[in-house]
This record gives sequence, structure tokens and C-alpha cells, in this order.
Amino acid sequence: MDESKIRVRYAPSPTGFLHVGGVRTALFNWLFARKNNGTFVLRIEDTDLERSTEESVEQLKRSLRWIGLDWDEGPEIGGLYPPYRQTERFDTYREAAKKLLDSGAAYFDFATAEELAELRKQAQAEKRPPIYTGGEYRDMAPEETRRKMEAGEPHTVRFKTPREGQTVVEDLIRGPVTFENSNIEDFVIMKSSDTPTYNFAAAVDDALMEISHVIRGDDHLSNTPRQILIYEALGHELPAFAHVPQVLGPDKKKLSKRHGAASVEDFAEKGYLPEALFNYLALLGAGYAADEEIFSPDELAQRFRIEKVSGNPAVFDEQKLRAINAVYLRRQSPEELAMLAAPMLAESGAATPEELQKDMPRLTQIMSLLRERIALTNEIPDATSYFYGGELTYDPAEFEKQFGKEFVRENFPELVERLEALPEWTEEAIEECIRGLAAEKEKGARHLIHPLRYAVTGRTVSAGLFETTQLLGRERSLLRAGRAVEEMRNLSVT
RNA sequence: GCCCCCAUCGUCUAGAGGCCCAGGACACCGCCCUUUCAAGGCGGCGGCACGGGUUCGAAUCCCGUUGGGGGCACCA
Repeated sequence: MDESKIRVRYAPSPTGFLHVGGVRTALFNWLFARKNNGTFVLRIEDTDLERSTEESVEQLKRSLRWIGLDWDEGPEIGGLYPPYRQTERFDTYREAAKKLLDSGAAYFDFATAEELAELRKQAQAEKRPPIYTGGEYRDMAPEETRRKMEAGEPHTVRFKTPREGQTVVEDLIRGPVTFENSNIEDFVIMKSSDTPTYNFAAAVDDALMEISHVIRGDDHLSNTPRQILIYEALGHELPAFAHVPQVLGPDKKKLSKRHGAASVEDFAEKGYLPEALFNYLALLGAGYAADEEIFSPDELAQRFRIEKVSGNPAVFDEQKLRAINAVYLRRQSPEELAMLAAPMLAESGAATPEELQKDMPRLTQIMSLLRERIALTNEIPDATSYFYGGELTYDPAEFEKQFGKEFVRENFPELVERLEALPEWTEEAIEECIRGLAAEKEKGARHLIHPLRYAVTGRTVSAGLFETTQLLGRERSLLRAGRAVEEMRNLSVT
């Protein structure tokens, strides 16, 4: 196969945020294109004038770029077959419709909405499938049609579906899927507003844009025979089809906002890295070997095989995404993380932009301490806040737990004095100081470490205490430790 | 109701007739390391939906049942 001829497309309709299920099919298209040196086309399917919005178009492009899916042809880029927005291609569809009308593959239908609803009701009552076959209009005499047209009667254009035979979709993932033509109604291709329906516009565009592989959500599988019929009537060679399953929530229902997060921006907001979402989504149902799971987009593309994509719907597992995100976070350099953290800290009010500006090297060190302890970038402000500011407020119950013990009461003040006297505020000196005192008192160092940790960080968990204390700085550490000594003395002796 | 798709641990999956009394990852549970929490190391729990075939042999092939998903618009 001539690889340069491989053309795929992602064709979203701009009616809301970019759903992760959507990104995943975009992703598969992208991977397939990159793997085969093909072209990845972005086409905006905005024929639904009611629901399509300009914000959604922008949002869509932003989300795609955020996660790293760049398109080779499409809006803002151009390409061989512009325009890439269906609302700008209406003439093309009208022309194609005319071609089908002329060849007899389609016909004008004058049935009103009420008549159609009535037919549907009737079919239902008789427990027949509601398949509309055009009634008197399908084979109406040309003169009669002309007369009605001239009278200005509202009409649609319908496809004259063969009453017999079968249409088979050769699906790359599922194999041949056979549909009885008798189960396919004479579907509308041009609405009475003289604009195309989805099935028509999509098929016409895929044909004209020379799309070689249609990779899309499997909610379109049952549309495919209609599109094949259109292709054939138009005299175009068929593309290959691959229908990828939906992404489900934990309750096996289609993933939605109800599940917490469903769109790319939801996950971005929650603190996920684009690389991590990319990696996770690509893994979800793509049938990669399971021995390793962390891959770059290029590696994923090299290993991607469309026919290995699983045919069954995949449940979205945020815990796993989170785990992968943690891996990516750990892979970032402390410098990169510091760049990421600075604006977050400023925004959260934990530190002022000035002090951050002044001391990026310290933030960098902080991030290298905390890198392994966070899974989402959102956790950064909370995880680092105690490195900034002065005195802390302690939870009385926890404070008492840490400082109520006799050993602590007797020796913590001494520890603080010794720390104050330290000539050098280094990790090593601090450690020696603490361990030294503990040894003198013949107690495990942990008896001093825990209360000191609580005193200087305000929490019971942190990175290693010695390095933390060094990074906190002498002044801040001693201020907090001294304050703890005072509060300790206020504890009632029990 | 009709049409279509799908079915391996809780979840994502490996498995394309013997290599599988089924392997990995996440989650969970232990242990080790250790100043706490992570990270890391080691170990554990846990699954071929069910019933019939085909075959010397089936997670793998066929049929059915059940279950889940999707579609049945002048929406995409």
C-alpha cells in the first residue's frame, strides 16, 4: 500500500466540550496517521446550526492541542480539500445531492412531519419496525414532482435504499458486519432547509477528502451502511472502516460529567498532565502488549495497530490515570515542576509573586522533595504551602498528641536551644543535633523528630525532616519551633 | 420492540487450539527499607459469564442463553 495515501480524519461536532471518548478516537486516528506516515485531517461537523457554537470550535482546537494532537489539514492550517467546516461546504452537498437525484439514486419526498409521525405510530402499534420507504413519492412521476416543486411544497431529499440485498461493513476491528437493506429506511440526505444531514455530509466529505480510513466511535457503526450506500451511489471507492468502542463510567454507562469529569478541560483542571492523559487514553482498549505501559506519543504511534484495538467498551479508571499521572510528574525535572508550581502558589496565596520570583532555586529544591509525594499538579499548593509564610496554627488535639508526652515536654525546649545554637543550618548539622540529643537521652530519635516535624510544618507527614527543616530555613524553623515550645507550656499537665 | 456490537481478575488488558491448573498494570492486603508519608523492592488476594457442541486437546473455533453497550430523527 502506498503509505502517503493514508488519510484519516477526526470530525467532531462543536456542541460542547471535548469528551474523553472523543479524544480517544482522535488519538487513535492520530496514532494511525503517525504510524503510517499518513495525514490527519480535522473537520468540523457543524451542520447542526442550533447546537453548534463558535466557543466550542475554539475549545475543541484548544483541547486537541493541549493534549498534543496536531492536525495536518483542517481549520487554521488549510490543506488539499478546503474548506474544513461543513457549514462552508453546503454547495458541495447540494451538488452531490443533485447528482444522486439525477441518477435516480435519490428522490424528493413531500411527506410532512405529521404524516411521518403518524406512520411511525402505526408501525409501532402493529409491532413493525418503523422503516419509511417513501410511499407514493419514491417512484413518483417526474411531472408530478415538478408540479409540486413549482407549487413550492416543502420537501426533503431521500436516498432510495435498495429494498433487497445486504450491505456489509468490512470493519478493521470487528470483521464483516452485515446489514439487511430491508432494515434501512429511505433516509433523508437533504433536509427541507436545503442543508445536508449528518450521514450525507459525512459520506460526501470523506469521499471528496479522499479519506482512506474512517476511524470513529462505534455509535456510528449502524450509520455506516447508509454511508456506504452513498459512496456507491456517488461512484466512489470505499474507505476502510474501524469503529472504536465508547468510553464508559464505572457504572458502565457512557462516561459523563456525572462521573466527576468527562471532558479534556475537566481533567486539565483537576491537575492532570497532558502527556499522562494521552498515555492513559491511548492504552485504554488499544491492545498494546501489557509488559510496559509508560510510552511517549511516538512510541505509542510506532506500536499502534488498529486491528488490535479492542471491540469492547472500556471503563474509564481514574485511579489508573492518576497513577500514570504520578509517574509523569516524577519524570518532570524539579525545574519544570517549579515553573509549574510558581503561578499556582501565587494564585493560592501561599506565597507572594515577589518571593517566588526571588527564590526559584529554593522552589526547585522544594519540588524535588515533594515530587514523589504528589499525583496531581493540583496538589502542589497544599503540599508546599508550609514552606512559605511565618507562624502556623496547630490543631489542638494533634498538638497535644505530639507534645503531651513527658519526654517531649522535658527535652523539646533543649532541642530548640541547641538548634538555635547551630553554627550552620544544614541538613547534616540538623540531623546530628537531633540524633545527638536523642542519644544522650537514650531514646530513639523519632521521639524528637515527630514533634519537631509537627512544629515546623504543621503536619504529621512531610518529606524527610532534616532536609525539610533546612529548606524551611533557620529563621522560619526556629520561629515555629519556639512558638511550639510556648504552646507546649500552656498544655495542662495531666 | 427491531437491528448491530461486545463478553479473561474490581478496572484496563496479554492470550490468535497444546507454551496457560491463564501473564502484566492499576487498586487492595502483607512484609522489607525507614524519622512520618511517599517512592522503591518482595509477596499475596483475585478472572476465562453460563450451557451445549467441534477436537486427542479449547480462554482460544461453532451454536444457544444470559448480561452489558450502541443504534433505530428533517441530531451528529
